[in-house]
Amino acid sequence: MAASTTETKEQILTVAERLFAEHGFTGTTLRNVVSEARVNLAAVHYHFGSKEELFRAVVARFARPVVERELRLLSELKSRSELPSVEALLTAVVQPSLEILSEGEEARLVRAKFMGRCRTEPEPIQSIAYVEFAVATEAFLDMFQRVLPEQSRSQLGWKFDLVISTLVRVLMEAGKPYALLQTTRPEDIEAATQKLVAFLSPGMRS
Amino acid sequence: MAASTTETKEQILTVAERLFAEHGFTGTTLRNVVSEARVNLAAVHYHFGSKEELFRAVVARFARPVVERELRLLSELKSRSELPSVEALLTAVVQPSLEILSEGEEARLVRAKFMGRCRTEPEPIQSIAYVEFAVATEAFLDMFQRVLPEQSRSQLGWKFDLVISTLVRVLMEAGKPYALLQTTRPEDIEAATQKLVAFLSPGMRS
DNA sequence: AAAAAATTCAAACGCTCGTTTAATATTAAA
DNA sequence: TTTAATATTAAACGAGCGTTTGAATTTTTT
Repeated sequence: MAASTTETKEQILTVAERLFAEHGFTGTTLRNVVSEARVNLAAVHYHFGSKEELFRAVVARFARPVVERELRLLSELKSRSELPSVEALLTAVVQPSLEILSEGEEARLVRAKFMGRCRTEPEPIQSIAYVEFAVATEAFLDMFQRVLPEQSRSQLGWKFDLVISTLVRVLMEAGKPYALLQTTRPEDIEAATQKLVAFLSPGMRS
Repeated sequence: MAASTTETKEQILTVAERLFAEHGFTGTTLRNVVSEARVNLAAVHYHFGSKEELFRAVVARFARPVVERELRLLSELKSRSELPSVEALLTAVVQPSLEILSEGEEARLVRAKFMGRCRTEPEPIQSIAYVEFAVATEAFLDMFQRVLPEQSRSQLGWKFDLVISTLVRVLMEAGKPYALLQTTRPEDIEAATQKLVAFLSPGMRS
């Protein structure tokens, strides 16, 4: 192979993640991507096949570790003898996404924004990310049903959807003035997680 | 004039509102708009000047009545002797937006979705709607500061931002299965308003 | 009814898009 | 070291984009 194929692919993925996050799917052009990534235009189709497949690859790269961590936290809660509190369950929902802000070195805010952007893209792009998170979403909803058995499934459905939408908003606004999350320091992320859980918990119970 | 200029302009605005709502700004083409509106391509530039100005016009048409109603409800609350409850204040925030779903005849869900889409567009498009709502946003924040004086301005800032993001999500999901708002019947809108306020109120106080 | 203004229209402009091609260069296997 | 597989490259493809033009048409004013 020429010049470690991984390098070119990762370069494209990283630049694409940033541009998709800032300008959305239709607002991002492959020529912008390859220009900033310093690779040839045809490299995108060689490595990924199409613009949409590139988007899929970006989603998969960041979503899988998050979903994995979500499911791990959830199974920890399940393994205990007593049912978790609403607070503990909500923490398992929001913590993995917020903690990606403390990983890696530079593209942390960009990654958060991309995750938020996925949820606000017009169809059929939005579905690409939805599918990646679907398993975790269902698992969390099942657990909420057990923790709050007096509420109907449809009620928990829209409430959980609103929880995710606030999480997404926090991710998209991260770093801006007046945002809940100002820096990517671990202690600030921990504090923001607690504040967000405190903001949402009574609503889930209501 | 030929064929009542108002008719052509309104036709363009209505179709553009739907396509912008469904496909976003960059995902909507003027050729799609004029094709569905059954008007000539050049009519858009004759009446509006550019694609971005068309978007501005769509925003202005739906936002102004909403902002007007928001400010009216707010000044009603101000005119009373005692300070309003968090619930009353939140109702003034969400009710005007939700009630546009009961006006007009057909494009109600579309209008709700467009309002949601405005908030999720990449810059610089998002700012267009932000500016329209800025006055109301500031006025509400000032009132929250009076109602909840023990909370800092920055705290109220991100909380109010999350309130709006849930409202926007409710609008975008309206009509879908499991959504908070299933129909556009006035009694359902009233019920959804109360549920949303109940969901958000304790979080605002927390 | 004539003149002026406002609106519609078909056609084209220059440009950028995602994608494809086929030749070239690099690396790995034999 | 030859052969085969992998990767990069420059160039082009057709299609679609927002925008502009100038003539034709309709409406309003005189």
